[in-house]
Amino acid sequence: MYALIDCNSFYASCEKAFRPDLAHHPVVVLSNNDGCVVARSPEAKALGIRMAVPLFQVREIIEKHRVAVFSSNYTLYGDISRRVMETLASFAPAIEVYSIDEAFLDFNNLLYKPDWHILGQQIRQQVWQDTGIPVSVGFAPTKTLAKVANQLAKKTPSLRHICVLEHTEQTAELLEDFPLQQVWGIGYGYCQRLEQQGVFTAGQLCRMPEAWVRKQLSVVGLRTVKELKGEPCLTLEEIADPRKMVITSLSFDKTTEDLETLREYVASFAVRSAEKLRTQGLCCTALAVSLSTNRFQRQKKQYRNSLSLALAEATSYSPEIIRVALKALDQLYRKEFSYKKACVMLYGLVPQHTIQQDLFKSPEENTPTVKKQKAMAVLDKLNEQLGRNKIKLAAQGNDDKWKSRQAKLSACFTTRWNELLVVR
DNA sequence: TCTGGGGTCCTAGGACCC
DNA sequence: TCTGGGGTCCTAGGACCC
Repeated sequence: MYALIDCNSFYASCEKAFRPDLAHHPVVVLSNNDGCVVARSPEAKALGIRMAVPLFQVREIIEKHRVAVFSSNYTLYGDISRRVMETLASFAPAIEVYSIDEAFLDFNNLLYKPDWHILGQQIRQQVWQDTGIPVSVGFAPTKTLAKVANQLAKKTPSLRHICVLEHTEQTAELLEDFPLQQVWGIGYGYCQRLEQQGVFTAGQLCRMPEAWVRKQLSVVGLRTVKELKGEPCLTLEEIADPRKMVITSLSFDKTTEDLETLREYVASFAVRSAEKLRTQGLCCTALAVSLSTNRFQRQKKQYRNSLSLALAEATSYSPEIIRVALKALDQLYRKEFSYKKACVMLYGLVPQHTIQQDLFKSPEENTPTVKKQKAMAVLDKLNEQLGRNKIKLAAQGNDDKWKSRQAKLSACFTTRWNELLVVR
């Protein structure tokens, strides 16, 4: 058996954990830049606030019902997540942390067979006691079915957040009514495609011939279907694969046609990506820059393009990454458009201690890599102590106009001494 | 007025190798 | 008339996830 444990309305629950006054109050959390709703407490869901809806579209509901609104506070959510995972790990021999608010537990090598319902209750209770976060638990013989069980646990009040799918016939029956789009691995695109061919539920999909499934949904989809039928195809991945890319992608406050302004944005995004790289001890060997207009202004001419460039030598040195990113930007730029968004992607990541040096440069031409790394270490340390972007590179420009909007940020209750919760 | 950000995997096609 | 067979690597695009 596998269990999938998923935190209920995770970001909203994190905010509530430190605001007892909001215990039964509707709460929503916004995306970066405060644009869309990305988490809703049960009370907010009940008001009809949909997932991913732009904030301005639900402004009326929010004001009428005095919904509490928060910017996303990833420092807080990351730390609470770590604590939840720590508690979960104590329940099983092996755990896969699947996302910030979800984990699979592997119960396949137990010497005894637990009562799954009781175990589920114990997990819920312990996480609640340790962190104040409510979770739902789904048990099943495959990971995909555990996901199904978890969904049922959340959506069926009588189950009280615990669902066990143990018996094949009972599972098959439940799948008959289970909507395709809620299946893990079947997204919007596949769903449309399958519906056109008369397949609407997970049960119907399971009855299609495997060759047909393979053709429609590729090998990944075939695996999903086999898992739905109870045949395990996915194993627990205890150790996360090394990261393959680092992205900084942000919309601007205002659209701009000005190349100089764009250069400051792109330089800033490059710096941010390089910082992420260094905190993970990595260097990149290639980067890509992309640029786009505002896709919501349909009446205006649209432009989207990206360009990738290889670096001569793996690096995490901000000035070098800026130099190449700006080179890409200059090639992408067309002066007749007004731009809303840019993205800097770093990829071809390698550990910083295995750098292959540039064959065509003499040692004197190159500032030794160690020196660059030391310079960046000093820069990072200063910014950590004094606040992000206190020390900048000139290419980033003078003001922080690129900084994401976070107007309603809560405190970092668990990671900063001066933001500890005060109890009177 | 306003509309998120950060990731992974698979496939097909082209270039190239022996 | 006839034109090999077996590979790898890279890229772009499309799907998915949270």
